[in-house]
Amino acid sequence: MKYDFAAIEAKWQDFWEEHRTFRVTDDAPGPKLFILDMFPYPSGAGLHVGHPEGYTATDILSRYKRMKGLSVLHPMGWDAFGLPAERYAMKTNIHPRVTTAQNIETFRRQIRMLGLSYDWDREVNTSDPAYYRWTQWIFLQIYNAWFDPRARKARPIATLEVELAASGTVNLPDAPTVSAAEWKQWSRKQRHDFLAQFRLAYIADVPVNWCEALGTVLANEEVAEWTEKGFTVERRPMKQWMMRITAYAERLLEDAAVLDWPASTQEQQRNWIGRSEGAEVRFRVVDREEALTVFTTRPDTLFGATYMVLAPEHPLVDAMTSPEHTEQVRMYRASAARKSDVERGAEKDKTGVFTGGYALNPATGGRIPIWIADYVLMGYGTGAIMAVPAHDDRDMAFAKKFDLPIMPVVDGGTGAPECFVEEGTAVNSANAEISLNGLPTREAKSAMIRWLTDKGLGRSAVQYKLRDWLFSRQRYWGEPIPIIHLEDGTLATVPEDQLPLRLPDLAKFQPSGTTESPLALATDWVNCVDPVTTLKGRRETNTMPQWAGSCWYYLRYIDPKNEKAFCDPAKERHWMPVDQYVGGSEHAVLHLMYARFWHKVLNDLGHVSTKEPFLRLRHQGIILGEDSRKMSKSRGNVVNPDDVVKQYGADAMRLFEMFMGPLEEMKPWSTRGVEGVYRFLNRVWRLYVADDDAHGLLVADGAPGEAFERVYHQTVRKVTEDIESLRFNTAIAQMMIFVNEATKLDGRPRSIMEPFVLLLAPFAPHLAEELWQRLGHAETLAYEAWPVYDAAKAAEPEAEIVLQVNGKVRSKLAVPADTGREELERLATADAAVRKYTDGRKVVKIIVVPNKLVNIVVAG
RNA sequence: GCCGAAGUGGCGGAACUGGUAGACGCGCUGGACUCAAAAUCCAGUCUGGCUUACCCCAGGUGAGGGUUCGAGUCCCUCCUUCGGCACCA
Repeated sequence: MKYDFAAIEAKWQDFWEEHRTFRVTDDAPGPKLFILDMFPYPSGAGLHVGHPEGYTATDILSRYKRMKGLSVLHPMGWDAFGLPAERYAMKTNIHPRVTTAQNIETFRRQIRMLGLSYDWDREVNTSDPAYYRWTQWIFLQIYNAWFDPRARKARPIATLEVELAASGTVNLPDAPTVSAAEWKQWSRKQRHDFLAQFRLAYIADVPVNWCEALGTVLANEEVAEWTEKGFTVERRPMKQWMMRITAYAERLLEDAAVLDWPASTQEQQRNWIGRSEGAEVRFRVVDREEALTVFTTRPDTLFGATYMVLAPEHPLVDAMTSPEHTEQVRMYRASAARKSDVERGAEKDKTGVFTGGYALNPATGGRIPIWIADYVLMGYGTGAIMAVPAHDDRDMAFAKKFDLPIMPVVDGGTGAPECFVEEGTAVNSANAEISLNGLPTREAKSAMIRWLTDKGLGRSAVQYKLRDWLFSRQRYWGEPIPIIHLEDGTLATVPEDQLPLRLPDLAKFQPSGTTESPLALATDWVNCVDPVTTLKGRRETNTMPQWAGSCWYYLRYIDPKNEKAFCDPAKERHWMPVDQYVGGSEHAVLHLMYARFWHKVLNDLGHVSTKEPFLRLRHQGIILGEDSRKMSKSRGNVVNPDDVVKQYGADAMRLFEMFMGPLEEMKPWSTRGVEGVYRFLNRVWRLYVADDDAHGLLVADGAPGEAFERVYHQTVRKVTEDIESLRFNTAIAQMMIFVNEATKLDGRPRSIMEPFVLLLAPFAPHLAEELWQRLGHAETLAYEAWPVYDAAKAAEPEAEIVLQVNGKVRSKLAVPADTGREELERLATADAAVRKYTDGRKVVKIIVVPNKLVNIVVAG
């Protein structure tokens, strides 16, 4: 009988579904293991060949671990809110819910077709009201929390209210001053407004990246993606929901260190957070009360600060500007405001104007001019810098263009490069009170910070590049933000027992025409009354970004049907953290950063038990087209999984994707390669099943030969070790070696051929189940014990010893394994081929590596 | 420009803590089976040389140095590719 993959695969997919083979209960025996895939956005295009790569990897691991006796949580779901469905709805007026449901149907069918062992009882869908109810609930937890800098963690906002009533802001660092007495006298609105500045979710009037064509704002992180696609993004100030992720900068950085994540991903997260140490320095301004505070990483160069620059948006620009410069400052600010951050960054040529104001360099006492320029960004540090042109490239470029003074204060010891930005020795840096001269940069920094601190002119400081997360989107197809804007200007939350706040149905999905989302057009939905205050109000019309649903989906898998909580605490403690997470490296920053942030807030508030959600992370590499270029419709090199499965079967598809090369590497598709593994599966089939039905099974009872037994034990060892370290390509190579050996044999002993099926099962589960059944087993092999190897039987009895003379191979020798050093040396020196090179020469040294080689070093 | 990862046959890729470079697969060549083809099976396949005894010799893991008895593996310099960041003071 021939290998009929189509019939076999359909049969076992039905079997697994019918028997719910891969369902895992919370009290399942064995240690828990949580193996997670990044869930897909169900696009209209269906699954592409990149998806099965990661999914097969986790599937192999899951199947293997089940056979090792672990209880494996391995779920799948849908990241189902998103812009493509909404854009499609704009064109067709078909509700995104409808297209999303269809797309999910396709994805589910395709994933099922690959024989992936998910527990479908745990499927989640982020656009399902029963799911987004809890996304909204988590939003409210975040909204109703503040970051207590003393505890370095989030606490309920109520704790802040208690503290304010008791002691005002006396004990709160960096907070506007309010006494307990004042607080108690304040109105509801005053208290509301004051608390708003502490909440982890807050509304701010910020310059956003507005995309007219999409009718929405984009997060800074998303701008590049859309501009690459040809959309234009402009800056405009808008009221937006923000999340205070910056409060977690330090913890996101610290806690990452213990994670087993790819180095490049760790690095990207570190860069994104962008921590830098330095100092804040206050500069007095000539003839004015206000002072300017700057952040610098090089306080040691303060003596070299010859001018200052403010960001055009800096609030003190007007105060610094003298009457005769007002017009040029106004014009410069106007032109800067029109430019997007991207445009600003693209222009390398420095622009700026003088304000007419002067500050005093606190170290030299000298008058230095104050400029504004858009190379200084309002969003970083204090939005103002001290410019040290001698030791900063940007300041140097600016100083040269506008003919500003340059004062070297660091000696690099290597002549006099135009602009020396590295560390060196301080020079020209002394006043009546302090001298840095002669100090290396590191010491000069701390000496300067000490002096500034003593004089009350500055302090050491840490800055982060990380910005707060722009959370709202002007879209329909996302989670409604459960907030009501009341007529008195305060915000109310939708009560928890009224969640989910459902999306209203709309007839059309076009942008509202204003900067509001299409939800603004649903007037019945928008206008409401707050049940608590009975004030009239308008619902928030912005929705959440697509990241929201994926920030916590792993938690919902643990308890997907719970209507009382987002996840039962006991179940959470049992299953968390995720032991292995696999997904694309395109999520190295955004998804993984946002999810970690939410997780930490939930952890602080006592809702989850671990500091970090994902312990071990791997990325699957991108699969290129057969021409080694990125797959794209326009190049016509896209491979459709449906076609591959139809022609070669799911097992061949899975096996090929794993055999192509290391999981994390980028690699090209190869139809020939698929045929290769397909041939391998046929060879496996024919090892067990005769072409002609009359002969039945080809396995026989009886003891295996020693050599075959050895290959088998070596195969068990290699496959086991390779699965553990996710090196599937070499595991498959070893199984091919085994099959090549088995093919040569006349009689194939059942005692070996049977457990080999189990080794193959994680990789080619349909074929393995079929063979297992034909071998006489009534049950699925999914929970059969994983084969163990015998190290003694796997060991080679003979070792081939390489005989070298001066490092060159001159002969080889077969000896019993573990032959002693003396014996090896004796055999080597006596070897005829070796003696051709050693006779008549002086032996300097003999290196013996047991079971490996003997190297004879001769003089001359 | 800065940071990170990586460069191995005609191709995808193996090679544990420094110890026979090229496992396994693809492709190719030859053979068996067949009227023939497909499928399958067997053998060969880094390059050059010499013999034609697949015996031996020389070279070979992006380039050039170095450490070592011995380097794909460790160190230095450079080149290339991919990924990320890009006026972050």
